[in-house]
Amino acid sequence: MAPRTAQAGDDDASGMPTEPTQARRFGKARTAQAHALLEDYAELIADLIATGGEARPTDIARRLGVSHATAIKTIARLKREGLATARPYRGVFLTEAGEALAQRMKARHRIVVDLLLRVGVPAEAAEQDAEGIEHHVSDATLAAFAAFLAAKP
Amino acid sequence: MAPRTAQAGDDDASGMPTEPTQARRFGKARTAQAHALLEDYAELIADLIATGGEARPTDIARRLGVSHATAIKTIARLKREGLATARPYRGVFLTEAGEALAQRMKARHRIVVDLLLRVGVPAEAAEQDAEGIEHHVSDATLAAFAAFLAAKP
DNA sequence: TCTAAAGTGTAGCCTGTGCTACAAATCCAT
DNA sequence: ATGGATTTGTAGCACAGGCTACACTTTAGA
Repeated sequence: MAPRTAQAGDDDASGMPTEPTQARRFGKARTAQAHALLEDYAELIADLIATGGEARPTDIARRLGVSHATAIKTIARLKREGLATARPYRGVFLTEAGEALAQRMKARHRIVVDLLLRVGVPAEAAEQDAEGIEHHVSDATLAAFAAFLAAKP
Repeated sequence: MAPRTAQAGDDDASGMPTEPTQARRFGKARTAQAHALLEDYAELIADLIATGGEARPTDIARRLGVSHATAIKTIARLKREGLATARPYRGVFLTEAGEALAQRMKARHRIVVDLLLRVGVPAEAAEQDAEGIEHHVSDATLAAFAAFLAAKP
């Protein structure tokens, strides 16, 4: 095994992460958070289209518990980011990128909920907490969750 | 002109939460997120004071990876919320409420990291993801995590 | 000591995400 | 077919949380 110098993830003797490491972690958490809302919208729009044939701003707003104005403003951001399209008064649609994001989030959500249930979290808390947790689960962590679930069925 | 198909609110049997339930979940996730930054600051300030005797805005900023101006602005918010006090050019201190919050977050962080490690998440990913996840772990979920860790040592 | 570097604080700007209020478009029932 | 209800869209506000730029205080070294 090659000797290793300090690198990402190293904590010092007191258990505290090194300064640049911690800064990077917080930065990534901020980035994850910045995308959380778009992920929620994409997933919800996909669900609405799948179950009802269309996704209307008012439906989206009701589901998310925000005003329709807020929903419309965020839909505009989805469009700017290339995740959705919308024709005035005719509903919202996902682009390929938006659809892919929605499917990723849907799978992620299910795995997170299943993992929480598996370790003994009550169902209601699992659903609630997964809503916030899923946006912070990296691919590595998701893979570990999936492996854990597969290993102990 | 597409005929109107299903109306809003027609939640089906396909496993989707009812509309008010989902709205409440999203709302709680938003609330949790709104407190996340204050929690991070409180925990970090407690760590800095514990290990270095004082918490300076510039140190806080470096640790979090933001500009010192941003840190100072957030410290002002901590003061408004009754979590911290500060004397100009003399560092930041936690109130009792702030100290209690910091200790809660510290314990929460450790349990989340341990849980992630226990289910097989790589150490680096566990530390990174815990930074975002910990703010969305409810008391019920935290208790379940602790029980899981205690049950299978 | 006294000046330069470092740290601290303030001001002003941007974006994101929420809101209410109002205007325009669409839908539906009479 | 048309008018009222609903939906959609727009405008404007607030606040959080980023930033840079600049001014002031403290600290430390020559």
